[in-house]
Amino acid sequence: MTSTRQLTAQGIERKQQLFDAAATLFAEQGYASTRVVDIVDAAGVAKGLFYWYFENKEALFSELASDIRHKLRRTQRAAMDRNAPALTRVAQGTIASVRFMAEHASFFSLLEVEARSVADALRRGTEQHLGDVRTLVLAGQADGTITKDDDAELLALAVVGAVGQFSHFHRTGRVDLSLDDLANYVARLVVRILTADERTAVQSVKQALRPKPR
Amino acid sequence: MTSTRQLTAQGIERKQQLFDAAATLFAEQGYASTRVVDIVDAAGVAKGLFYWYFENKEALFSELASDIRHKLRRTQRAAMDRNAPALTRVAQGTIASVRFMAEHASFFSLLEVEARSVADALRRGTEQHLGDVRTLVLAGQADGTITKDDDAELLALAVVGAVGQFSHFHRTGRVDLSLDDLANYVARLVVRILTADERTAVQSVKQALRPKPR
DNA sequence: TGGATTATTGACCCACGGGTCAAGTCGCGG
DNA sequence: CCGCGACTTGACCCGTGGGTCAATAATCCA
Repeated sequence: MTSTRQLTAQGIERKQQLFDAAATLFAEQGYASTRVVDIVDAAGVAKGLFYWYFENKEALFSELASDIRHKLRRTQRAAMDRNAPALTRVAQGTIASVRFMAEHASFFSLLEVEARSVADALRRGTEQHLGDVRTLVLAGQADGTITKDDDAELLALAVVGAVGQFSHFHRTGRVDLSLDDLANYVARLVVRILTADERTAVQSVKQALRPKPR
Repeated sequence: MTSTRQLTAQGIERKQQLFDAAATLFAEQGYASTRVVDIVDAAGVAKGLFYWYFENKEALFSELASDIRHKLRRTQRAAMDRNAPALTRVAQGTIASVRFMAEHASFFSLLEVEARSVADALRRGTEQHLGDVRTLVLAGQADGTITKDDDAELLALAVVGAVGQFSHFHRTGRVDLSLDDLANYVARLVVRILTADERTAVQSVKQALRPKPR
């Protein structure tokens, strides 16, 4: 598929069908074990058509990954209230991330199972998340709510790592908390890691759980 | 290879050669992209011989994985001093794990890149680690050094997760601390997560870094 | 020393799955 | 109603790589 290709309304719809079919199949059986034939079969079209709409299997996956990435990012932003202190915002972002990953569990499971090039595509997501959190940590360190004992970079890694790990544990059934409990626990954990003193910690979690002011 | 096969001294040596060659190649280029031909070439023997010593490619990998798993376990045990309080022992185990994973980085990178069945083999390692830590956490909660605010299971997950994540970050170059600094940071992080109060925390890390009494 | 067992070889087999392509069909603007 | 570009088909191609096998060599041991 060349970048200059002009899609009609029908074309756009067909492409979306393939996209959706692929998403479902990848989620169900992983990237590697989903064959292009499976995708086109699911969409009820011939194999050749796949290559009309997508460069190849991997390109389709890339699109899928960046799609999810953007959705996650949007969710995170929406969850944070602009005026809250940094520590609270980290907690809010954490909760939103855990929820999102749990809701899209089937997608994120791919990440544990796939080939280098695919894994790379997914890694980019973490990179962005990491950047966001680092910024917040720096802000928190500036206003005194986050400990200055550790490097902001390391703290940010700890936060992103905690979110990732617990989402992973949840997916793989190693923790069977309700989604709410899971999200709250991780938020508390994160706050405990970041916190400068006990009082702000407790307060941040409470605040993150309150509906945000409009 | 049947389980009843009788190996001579020569056979044992040859098998080890293949084993070592495979370990190196897997580490260098990953499991999937290492072909059986590559392994036998590296060992300087014919392809058919591989199947004299191993059931198949995956069986070889299983052996490799369980080998490393046992080494890690031994290292962890050796690092913990039997008489120290639980919190200290967790810290000691953590430091040992981070070091071990960093030293065997090439092996542990496989884990990010591989197929389901392979990933499963690796997962078993975590499972064991998790059990060990859980036991320690329970002990710590009993003697008051570890917080009772959270479930032991969850705390154990957090510890194992932290070790795993930071080893991962280190491997992928997202954190460029020296091995010592990395291990210490993770130990501190873990203690901060587990700790019941500030005083014991500081003390535990200090103690974990002291050479252990014989 | 000879028969049994282990060790070794490399050509061969074949399933698998991604990607190609020549030959259409469809629908719309002129 | 013509023609062009978007759309669709499915048979075919082919590299890849795991696994087999029959033949041969090397060792062991009685």
